[in-house]
Amino acid sequence: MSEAGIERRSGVALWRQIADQIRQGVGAGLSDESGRLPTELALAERFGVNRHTVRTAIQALVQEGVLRAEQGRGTFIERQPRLSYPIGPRTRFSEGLGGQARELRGNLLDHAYEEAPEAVAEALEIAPGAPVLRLDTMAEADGRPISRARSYFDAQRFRGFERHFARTGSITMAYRHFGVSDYLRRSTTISARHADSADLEILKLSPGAIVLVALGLNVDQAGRPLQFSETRFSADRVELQVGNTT
Amino acid sequence: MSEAGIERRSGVALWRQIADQIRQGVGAGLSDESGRLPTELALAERFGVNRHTVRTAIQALVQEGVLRAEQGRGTFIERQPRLSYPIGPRTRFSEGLGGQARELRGNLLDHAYEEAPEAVAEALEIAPGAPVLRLDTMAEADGRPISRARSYFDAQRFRGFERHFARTGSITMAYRHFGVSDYLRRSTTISARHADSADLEILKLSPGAIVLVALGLNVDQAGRPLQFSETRFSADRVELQVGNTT
DNA sequence: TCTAGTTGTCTAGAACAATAGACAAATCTG
DNA sequence: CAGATTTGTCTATTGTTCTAGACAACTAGA
Repeated sequence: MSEAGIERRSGVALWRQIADQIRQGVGAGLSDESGRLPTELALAERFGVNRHTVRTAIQALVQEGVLRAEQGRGTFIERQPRLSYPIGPRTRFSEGLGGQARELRGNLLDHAYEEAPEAVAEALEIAPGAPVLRLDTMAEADGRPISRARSYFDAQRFRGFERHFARTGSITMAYRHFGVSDYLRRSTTISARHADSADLEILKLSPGAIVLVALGLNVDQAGRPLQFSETRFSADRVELQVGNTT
Repeated sequence: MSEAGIERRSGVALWRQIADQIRQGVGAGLSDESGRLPTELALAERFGVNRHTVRTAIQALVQEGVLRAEQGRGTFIERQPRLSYPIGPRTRFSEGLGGQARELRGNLLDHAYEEAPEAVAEALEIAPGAPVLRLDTMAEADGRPISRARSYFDAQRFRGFERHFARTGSITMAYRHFGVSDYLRRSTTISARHADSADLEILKLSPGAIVLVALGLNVDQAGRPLQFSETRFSADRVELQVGNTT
């Protein structure tokens, strides 16, 4: 389904196009079993560019942690398969990735009490401008940044939520302190875009990287909105799974 | 959550980054009610670049049909909001976009009877190497390419499927000829990546564009696998909707 | 009609990307 | 060890992108 097509004068540097293709090819059969990439010269011929251009692409991928170059030996793939993140009525971060990573951690980056922007107020079914708690978080699996999120809560109902989250690192746990023993994911809207500069910094991505953007609304058992959030996943590290697996 | 962040020396030309941001901003509140973009000079200051760089970006978007520039008046948005594509147990292309576009069409690009690749065989629960029908299709809404898909069917059960699809332009209709009156989407796996050259050509995208990739498995009422497919959506034109809207 | 504000066009130079060639340094094989 | 293969570093040149400034062409409002 893919092809080694390189466009000149397209506004995207050749080395970046090649880097993107190699990054993709790492999943498919670009390398042999040993995880060894073709030589720089072979890649240069294949893409129809100079060896130095290929080198620039490889250096960028080494920087990203996708490849590892060894002088005299060759260039090798640093295997790190995508985590599969399930999305459904019972979407929960910590349980979702269970078993796929050894260490999962949610970190609180920032929080503030603010007036609800229009879209937030509508989703939470409160008045525009009503006070909301904004929570900026990020999550790591085995030390690799996986996602960052901005969540909004009704401030009247959840004042002090951030302290409970910071202590436990879990949204589910923090809810308990407010009498919410269970909740459901009512809807999720998924799109994708290029990472912005904050994404690059927080998720440790390189320019041009892609993020999956999931807008989600959680509701309590009575169907009342609890939390409206935008989560950004590094598209290189995560895929989203809708429905059961099998 | 987004920011006017422009990365220099990133391998992506400034004009292209700016074009991407403007294309995105067209959905959000980059323009006032009248659909008029800020002036070239204002945009140049906002992004911290020269006016000519902004002009290059705008020209690319005019070419794409996203903007329209009028000398002496300003630059205006050619409104085309993202289509929202619902994903759930009853995912069907034609119904999913109902109401959001006037004209929907599915086109058959190519088909062939082949031996099942490993991943396909596993998904369809048939023997590796067993004969399968591969169907390459693309879909347009109001003349704009929306998605392309590669689907696999068990050749023993669905021989001749491609003729019924080509005639009706509908998977659902084609199933009827094989006694399948209803089917369910068992699972969908969503990821995102840069468009490859075939994507660029078929979906009429510009280099560096993003595609949402959905791997889906349809099953019949008895739970037997019917169809395994990979669909690629232009991320600029489509978002995926999981769960109900309200 | 005049003026202010906007997009369109041109020229020239600076910064960056890509090519080309040569050779060093490390690794593996025989 | 000798030779072949591969990645690493350096220099020089060419082509593309970005900046800078000036002015033309068009529009809208006073």
